[in-house]
Amino acid sequence: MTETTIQMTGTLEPRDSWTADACPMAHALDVVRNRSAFLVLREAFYGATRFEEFAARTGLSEPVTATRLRELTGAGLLEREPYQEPGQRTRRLYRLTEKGSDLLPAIVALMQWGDKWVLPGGARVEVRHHDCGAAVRAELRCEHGHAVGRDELELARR
Amino acid sequence: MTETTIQMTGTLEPRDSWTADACPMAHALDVVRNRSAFLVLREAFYGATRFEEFAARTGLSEPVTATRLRELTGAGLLEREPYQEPGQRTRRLYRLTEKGSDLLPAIVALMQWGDKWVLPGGARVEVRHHDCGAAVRAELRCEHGHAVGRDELELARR
DNA sequence: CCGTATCCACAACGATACTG
DNA sequence: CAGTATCGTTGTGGATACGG
Repeated sequence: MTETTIQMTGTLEPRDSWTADACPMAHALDVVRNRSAFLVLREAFYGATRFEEFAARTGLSEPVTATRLRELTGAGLLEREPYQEPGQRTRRLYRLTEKGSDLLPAIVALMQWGDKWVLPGGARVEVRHHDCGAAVRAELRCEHGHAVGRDELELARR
Repeated sequence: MTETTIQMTGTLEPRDSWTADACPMAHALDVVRNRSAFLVLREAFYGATRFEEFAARTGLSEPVTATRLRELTGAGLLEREPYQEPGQRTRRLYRLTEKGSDLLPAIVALMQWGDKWVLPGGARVEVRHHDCGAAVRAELRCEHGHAVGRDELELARR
């Protein structure tokens, strides 16, 4: 098993390139390909479960909402669960799977980037730790517990 | 200043919805709208600086590469810097700005999600802490230093 | 209430050819 | 080497109307 290690500040030789099918981020973007998929997932994180909730809160049209829900369900990020309240007809609700909720760090990271760099008036959303109320951030940290800055990264492929 | 607090597990009333222009994540996705923009940024993180490097390593066509570089430069995520080696003609290179490199947590989060959920053979990319060699992960952590799990989140808008 | 079917407009992207 | 111009194909998404 060969392994190449590259410092972030360095440059790569062409032979170090990877094609699209070897890049995990490209694969992630193949599943959550478009803006509307992110919006649907955002609302799932916020607790939306029913079709109309997704359509209304994302601002997407119903056809687009239906397509994204179908795709995300097919990709295993959402699951469709039939449930029945006594005396009511059957309903279906969409819930995040573990695969779907595992995207939360990416979504929070995008949110905080938008807060910082795009929205003029500062943060319009806050994510807080339920236990202590402190603000939550997506950050890079190594397994030894060190916070990792941009200049302290090393990239390795194998 | 009104503020609503929602537990992740709960549901939102329709009036709690925000429109697209109030969502920081949607704004982030307006800037990094498409897959190719992420790929270009990925290569910038990996150290690419020249036009041909971006085109070759992302696998994008030259016109698309040129468009993305122009857009990302215009949005302030990359900066174009002319430089001149003695005796050579002027070249231009693209470098990440702070705004651009601030997207690193989101990119690493997408990479590790792809590693875990999409790629069959396990991780094909590793990000490590240069100081200690330990693997780096994008994770949610509150300002008191607690690691924050999926069920310990509270969302607040104001 | 929960979607689907159809249609249309525009954005994204690759291929090819060409310029400073 | 570093792009631009043009073209054709596919993807994305809204509008409208309709069905279970």
